[in-house]
Amino acid sequence: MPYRRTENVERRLAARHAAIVAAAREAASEGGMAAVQIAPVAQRAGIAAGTVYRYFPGKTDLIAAVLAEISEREIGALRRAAANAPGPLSALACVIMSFAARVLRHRRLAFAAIAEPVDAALDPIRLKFRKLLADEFAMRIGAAIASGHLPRQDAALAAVGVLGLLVEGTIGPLAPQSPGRERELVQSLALTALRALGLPDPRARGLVVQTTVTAE
Amino acid sequence: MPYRRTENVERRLAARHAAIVAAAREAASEGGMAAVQIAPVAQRAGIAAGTVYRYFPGKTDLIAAVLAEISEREIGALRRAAANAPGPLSALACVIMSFAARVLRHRRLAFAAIAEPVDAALDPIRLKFRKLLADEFAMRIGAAIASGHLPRQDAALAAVGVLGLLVEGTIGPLAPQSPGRERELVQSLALTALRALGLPDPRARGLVVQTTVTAE
DNA sequence: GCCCATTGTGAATCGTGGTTCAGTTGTTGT
DNA sequence: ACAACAACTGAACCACGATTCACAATGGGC
Repeated sequence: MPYRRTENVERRLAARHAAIVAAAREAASEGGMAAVQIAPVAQRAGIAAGTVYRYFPGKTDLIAAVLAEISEREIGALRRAAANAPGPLSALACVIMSFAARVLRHRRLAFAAIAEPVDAALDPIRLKFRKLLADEFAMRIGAAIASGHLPRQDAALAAVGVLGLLVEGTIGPLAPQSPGRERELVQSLALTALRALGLPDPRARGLVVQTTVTAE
Repeated sequence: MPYRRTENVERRLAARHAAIVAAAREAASEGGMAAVQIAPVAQRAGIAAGTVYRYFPGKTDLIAAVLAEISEREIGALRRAAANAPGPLSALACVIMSFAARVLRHRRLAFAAIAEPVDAALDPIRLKFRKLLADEFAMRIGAAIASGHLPRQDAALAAVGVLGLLVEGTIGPLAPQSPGRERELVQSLALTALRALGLPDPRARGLVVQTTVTAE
């Protein structure tokens, strides 16, 4: 029995795995999904190109790992943001505003993860991420409807629409590029999103102002 | 002077040019932008691959031509839809609803033209199209604000958000796929969009119902 | 130190699809 | 009919980037 995976080796392997994923994520943050190429990622991770294939069957799986990581972190963040809200409507506002704020803080990466075009083989993976996000929104919207804070409507469809509104308004190609004005942008978009869900203008405005601090 | 471009030739050249663009558009309608490849497009147009380059310097220019054609047709349709509306708010509703309805009628092509990932070289071209659409929305929103039908707000940003809402709700990956339910979907999305702009729920509902026929 | 399984290497391979170009075909004017 | 030129052809070329693989290096057990 001349070889055994020592704990030491195990650790090194895990570290490399993580390093590769991190390198890929960084590449995506800097140059979008198109910049996630095997050779550059490998170099950034300090290994040879071939080595990547010791850790991932193919590029698709690598990107899937990156998306899974992002997905977990972001969904978690949204849940935590909603957790300390006093009620369903407030929780919804928190989710909307922290989503917008977080996307704005990592524009390129968010664009890569959510919207940027990729190989068709990756569509199912990205779909999963989008679905998780939409479901999170839909759940909060459903709760607000159930508690009578919003008019009856198809929560799933509304969630998809709000997602589109926020994404387009933050990282879409026509989104305003105004460094320093992020807070206003988030407030504007949140106001619009809440109104879209049927909240009357004055109530929505109040909720946005009141939520601003919590969501940051 | 042994050769001159006869009217006959001129016509044939123009016809071929159009045939190539049409072939490219059809390819996009069927298989998305990825299906717009020189060889297949040429075959569909009944010519050799090399001939395409007698008409377009490169693939980018071909796609630009396709987008320009779509752009002109769609913007024109939106303007006509708004033209016979009785007032600014009604015109806005018309634009919103016919945009949604038209996108739904040509999902794949619309997706290819608006949202599908493409080579970075095409980004400016697509951006132009999106900007035209957003400007059309922004103009109508601005008019409705000016006439006091909508609360004061950044019309350009609102337009971008509404565009995102409608696109995501119609051809986004999570959009409901329900053949035969298009009318309900358009109404739902229009209601949501109008509310997003600050129109109170009851008024928005009335406007949507009243606009449904006009927009079709 | 020595053997062996595992891991790492990176140049070569492969597939894809846009682009080129030498040769062929078609059209015009005399 | 023929010269002169434009348009068409499609096989060959090329760039790009993922993937492979024969070989080298490393770590573990004895």
